[in-house]
Amino acid sequence: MPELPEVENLRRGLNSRIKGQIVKKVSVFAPKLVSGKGNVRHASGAKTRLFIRAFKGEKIQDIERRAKNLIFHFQSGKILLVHLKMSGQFVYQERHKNVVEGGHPIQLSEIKLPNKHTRVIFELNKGVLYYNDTRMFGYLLYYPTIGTLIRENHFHKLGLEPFDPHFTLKYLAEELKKKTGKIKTVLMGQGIVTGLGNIYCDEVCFAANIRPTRRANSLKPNEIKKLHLAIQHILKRAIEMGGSSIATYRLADGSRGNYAREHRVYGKDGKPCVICGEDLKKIIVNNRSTVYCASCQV
DNA sequence: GTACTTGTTGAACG
DNA sequence: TCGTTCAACAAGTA
Repeated sequence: MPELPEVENLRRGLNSRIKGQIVKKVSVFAPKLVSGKGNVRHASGAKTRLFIRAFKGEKIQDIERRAKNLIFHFQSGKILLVHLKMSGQFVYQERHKNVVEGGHPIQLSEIKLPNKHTRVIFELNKGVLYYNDTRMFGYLLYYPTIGTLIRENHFHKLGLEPFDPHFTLKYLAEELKKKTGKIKTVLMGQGIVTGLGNIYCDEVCFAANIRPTRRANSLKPNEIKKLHLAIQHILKRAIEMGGSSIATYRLADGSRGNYAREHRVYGKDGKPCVICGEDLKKIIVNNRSTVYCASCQV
């Protein structure tokens, strides 16, 4: 699953390879992905045709990231907004050269392009950019201007980026005070700080010795301090690991992400806690599997 | 075949 | 009106 670090590294990889290129042709094989966001989307022929037409001949100026969204800026001011959700993936192939991929990991044997999960193809002047998505939860949306995107999307509901200077201990404490929901649910909501998915929520709660079921407004000052530190430390570390796995990904070596090795609770239910040795417990919070140590996390 | 997994969000709920 | 809870989306894996 693409986590924030993977999206960030994908952004860097794409910027270094496709910035400045011209879109020659767009092909859409899954119309619903370009027809709107949300869980009730219907394929629209008109929207698909508009999407295909919109980017033809456009020059890619820059690719930006906001939370886990990728924002492609074109020289004309047009915008392509992409969210990979759970299984989205970009693979860029330059003729006779390496392949750069990011998002959902792929096996070496799967590098046949296009393949059955290829949903959108952008033919550029130097190579081809494939958007693959097995589960088709992701989306690619066209906006005529950045202003349209900001008005029509819910970016205003997103919290701060974890490394934004405004994401301070004071800010976190004040925001958590307003929330009565479980701390894991609140962190996953993206409304206070972005980038924490199911995996990192568990890891962050473990690092801060806070049980994921604790009510957000019940956290004590020293717990919030540990939480704030854990969020920045763990995401920073994950970005470094993502940087070491995805940005350097080559067809020849096939190296995979390394950050999974550092998981201390996620996916380890029943195994001994690395701190106290007690068996980790698994529960459901926010409709998501949640692993924690009943001894270390209070 | 069945259960489970994922990020986000619209709908339901209180 | 608003905050919180919850199911839906798709398809692969165990």
